[in-house]
Amino acid sequence: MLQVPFIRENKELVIERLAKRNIDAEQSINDVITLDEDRRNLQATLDNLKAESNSISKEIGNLFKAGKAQEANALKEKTTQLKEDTKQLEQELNDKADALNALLYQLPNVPHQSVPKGNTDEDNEEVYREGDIPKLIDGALPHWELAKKYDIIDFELGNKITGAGFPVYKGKGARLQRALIAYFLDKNTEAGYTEFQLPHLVNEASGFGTGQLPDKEGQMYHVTGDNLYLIPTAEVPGTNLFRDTLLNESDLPIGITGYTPCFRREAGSYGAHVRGLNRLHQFDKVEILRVEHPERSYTALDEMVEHVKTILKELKLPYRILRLCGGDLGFTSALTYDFEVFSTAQDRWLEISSVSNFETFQANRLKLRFKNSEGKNELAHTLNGSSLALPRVLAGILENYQTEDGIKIPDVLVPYTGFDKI
RNA sequence: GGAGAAAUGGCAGAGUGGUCGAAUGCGGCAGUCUUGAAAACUGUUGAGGGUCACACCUCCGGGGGUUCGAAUCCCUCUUUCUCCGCCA
Repeated sequence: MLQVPFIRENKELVIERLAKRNIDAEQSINDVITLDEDRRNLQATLDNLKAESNSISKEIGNLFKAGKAQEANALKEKTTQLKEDTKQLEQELNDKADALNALLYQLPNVPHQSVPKGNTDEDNEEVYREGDIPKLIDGALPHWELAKKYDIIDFELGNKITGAGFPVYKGKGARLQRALIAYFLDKNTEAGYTEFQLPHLVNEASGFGTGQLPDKEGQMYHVTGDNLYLIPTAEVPGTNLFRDTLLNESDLPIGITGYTPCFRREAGSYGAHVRGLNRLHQFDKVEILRVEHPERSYTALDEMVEHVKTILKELKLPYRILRLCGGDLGFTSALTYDFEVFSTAQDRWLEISSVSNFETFQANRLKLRFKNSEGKNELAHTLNGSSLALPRVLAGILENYQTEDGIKIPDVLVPYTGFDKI
C-alpha cells in the first residue's frame, strides 16, 4: 500500500510512474489526496469534541466527589448532544477512511525509474544472458516424456489422488527433488541467509500483509473450515514474520531463507504451455527474503540477483535475466528481475526465479518499521526472490542434461543425490 | 474435543468505575562518584495521530456494548496456561 504523505508530496511522479503500468491514475490520486484531507479535518473536529466531553466527564467526577450531585446531574444533560455529534462524526470519519483505504488497496506499487513501459511479457527487457544452449541428442524428449521414460514423475497418479497439477515424484525423481532443496538451502545459508521452516497455512491478516488479500484470493486455496489459506509462496509466511514489528537500525539487514511447498489455484490458466512441470497447483520452492534499510535496498536487490546467478552457473543451465516491464510487473513490486532457464526440448524459456524489491509497499501494510538514526520510526524495505523454484529447474535439468544413455546429474548435485545418472 | 484460569509498558507485576497512560521492581539511557569499571545514588525512559512547537486525541490481547466517565462491568473472538480425552 502506498503511503499517503508520499502521494501528497510526489503527486506528479506517482502518476507518471504508474503510467508505466499503463494505468491512468490521475483521478485516483486526486481522490486520495482529497479524501485524506477530508479525513484529517474530520479527525481534528472529532478530537476537539472528545476533548470537550473528556473535560466535562472529569468535572462531573469532581462534583460527585464534592457531594454536589445536583450540579453533576445537570452537567450530564449537557453531554447528550455532544454524544450524538460525536457518534455522527465517528461514522463520517469511518466512511471517509474506508473510502480512502478502498482506493489505496487498488493502487499498485510505483515502479522504479528503470522499469520499462510496456504491456506484456514481450516488452520485458533482457539485461543478461549466460550459458551455452546445449546441442541436443537425436530424439531428444521434453521433460514430461523423460519423466515417463525413466519413471521418475507420475502425473496420472497425481490426477487420481488429487487432480491435475499435483504430480507424484518417484525414486530418483523424488531424490533429485530433495537434493535440489538441500543444495539451494545450503547455498543460501552460505550466503548469509538464516534458514527457517515456516507454516504452510496462513490466516487472513498474513494474506493481507503481503498483498494477496483483498482481491487476489482467487490464486490461493482457501480452507473454509478454519478460514486459513494455503501459501502460494514462502513470501507470505516469511514476510509476515515481521508484521507489526519495530526493529532497531542495527538489526538490519535481515536475510532469511526457507523451503516450502507452494499452492496455486492458477484458475483459468490452461493450455499448451502448462504441460508437465511447466505450471502446477503444488510445487516446491526455496525462497530468500530480506528486510533492508531503504538506502541500500537496491544494493541488496543486486546482491540477490548475483546470488541467484551463481547458483545457475554452478548448475550449468543456460539462463537469461529480464527486467520486467510495467505491464508485467507484480502489483506489489517496484522492480522485478525474472530469471528464465532455456528449455531446449521445448525450445522456450521457463521462469524459475523472480527477484523483487517492494520498497515500503508491503512494509506499510505490515507496519514493519525500524528506529532510524534520528530516533524516528521509518518503514523498512522488503525484498524477496526465489532461489529457486523447483519444477522448472528440474525440467531444465532433465531436458538439457539428457544423453543417449540417461540423464546426467549436474556435478554440484551429485553429493546430494548420491548418484550421477538417471 | 470437554472443564477451569488468564491476557496490563522491553520484561516481571500492581491496579475491580473518576485525579490511571497506568504503582513498584528489573532492564535501557543520562549524570554524580571512580584512574577506569562495578556498586551506590540522582534523573529519565511505551506507541500512534496531530502541531513550526505546544495543545489535544487514541491505545491496558482483537471487536462490540453499558455509562457523563471503562484497564476495571457485560457480550464476543483470539491466544496462552492447568486438568481430562485423543494423538504423530
